[in-house]
Amino acid sequence: MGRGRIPIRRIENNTTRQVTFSKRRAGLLKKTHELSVLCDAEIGLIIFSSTGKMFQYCSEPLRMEQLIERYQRVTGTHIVEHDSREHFHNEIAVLTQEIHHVELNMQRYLGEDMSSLQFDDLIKLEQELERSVTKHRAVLEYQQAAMEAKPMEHQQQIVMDEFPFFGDQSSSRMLQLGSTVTTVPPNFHPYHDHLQLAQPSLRD
Amino acid sequence: MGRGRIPIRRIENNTTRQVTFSKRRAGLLKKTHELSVLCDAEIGLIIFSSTGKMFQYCSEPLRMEQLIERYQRVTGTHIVEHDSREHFHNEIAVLTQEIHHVELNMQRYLGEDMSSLQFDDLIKLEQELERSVTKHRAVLEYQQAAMEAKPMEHQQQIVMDEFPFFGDQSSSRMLQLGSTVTTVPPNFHPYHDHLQLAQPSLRD
DNA sequence: AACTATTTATAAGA
DNA sequence: TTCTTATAAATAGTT
Repeated sequence: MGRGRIPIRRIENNTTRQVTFSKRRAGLLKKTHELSVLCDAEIGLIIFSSTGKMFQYCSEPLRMEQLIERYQRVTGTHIVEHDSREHFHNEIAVLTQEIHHVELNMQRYLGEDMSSLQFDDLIKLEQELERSVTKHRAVLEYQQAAMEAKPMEHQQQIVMDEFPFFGDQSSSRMLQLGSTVTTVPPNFHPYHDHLQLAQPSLRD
Repeated sequence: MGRGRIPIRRIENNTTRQVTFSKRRAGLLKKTHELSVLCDAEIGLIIFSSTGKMFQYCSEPLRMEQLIERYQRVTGTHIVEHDSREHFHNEIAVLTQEIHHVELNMQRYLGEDMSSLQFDDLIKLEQELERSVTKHRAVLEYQQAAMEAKPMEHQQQIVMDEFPFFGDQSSSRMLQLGSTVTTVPPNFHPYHDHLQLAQPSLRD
């Protein structure tokens, strides 16, 4: 969409990434609103930019908190207090396994047909592996921060440019988690991790 | 986008609405994923169709629960237990005021220049007013249900068609809230209600 | 912030 | 539902 397609991977150029973020964020919020209105759906959207700014949309008539409540009821999850030890330990277990998975893939990657790889490819591979590790470290740090943090102070600004439903809330003291996260090659990504498996159903 | 533009208001034809929902939902999920990857953003998206089906997307490396936690920390809100009396009473107050607002608008609507309205317009107006009331009643019922409900049983099905990140969770026993909700004329909508004002900041 | 050349998304129809 | 296609929108690269 635009003068030439771009691959769906992290935009490396900082300026370009920011500009794209602004444009696409606006587009996404608009489309979210349109879907909710056209099709009578309840939709909640939460966006954290890599700099920690937050944007959100929530369809009428519910408010975000209510939508989240509903989400929790459906999935059976409870967003427990920030300092839930159990949650934290669970996460460590999951991540440890993921890291192990990445390491296995790394070996496989490095082991087979190294001769056919160009030097540039090797550099890229190296960077990707590093990012993968950084990613997991980031999650752990995030978890830790979440455990320790008290609700942070945050500012608020209202942005009502093109579209009447845009809420913009920024927090200058957010963890800058996102900036260390990026994509890795397909075989490094355990895609199934994206499926948010629900808890076993409960009888009422 | 397509053969002719359509106004952004609830699609009345049931079949058309469903088809549009499927198509636009797919598009929205795709765009959400693209934004998160391209711009290194953390994004959570929760969709409830009017029939109660749930769809969600959450960007890596966090999971939806973590994103919600972060959201709560930034906004200072706590999604308290389902049975929070305080939350419930607050909501009633807000809604009571909204209903009052709607009634005022109704009077204004009916009072001015009735003669110029076509019969069809009157019918439509009537329906819109009815929906507005239904909407608010729905929220109250939803709140009440939320207070009383235990986590419901729910099924799960995995949908991985065009796009690898689609999670589809359905609950056949969801409240069918959405089907009673729809758009009302611009002057009936207190747009500012969409701005999710954050709590006053807390010092740490 | 604007401006377009292009790519995408999608409404309608099959 | 799925596919097709004419059109409307979104947006990447530029200014």
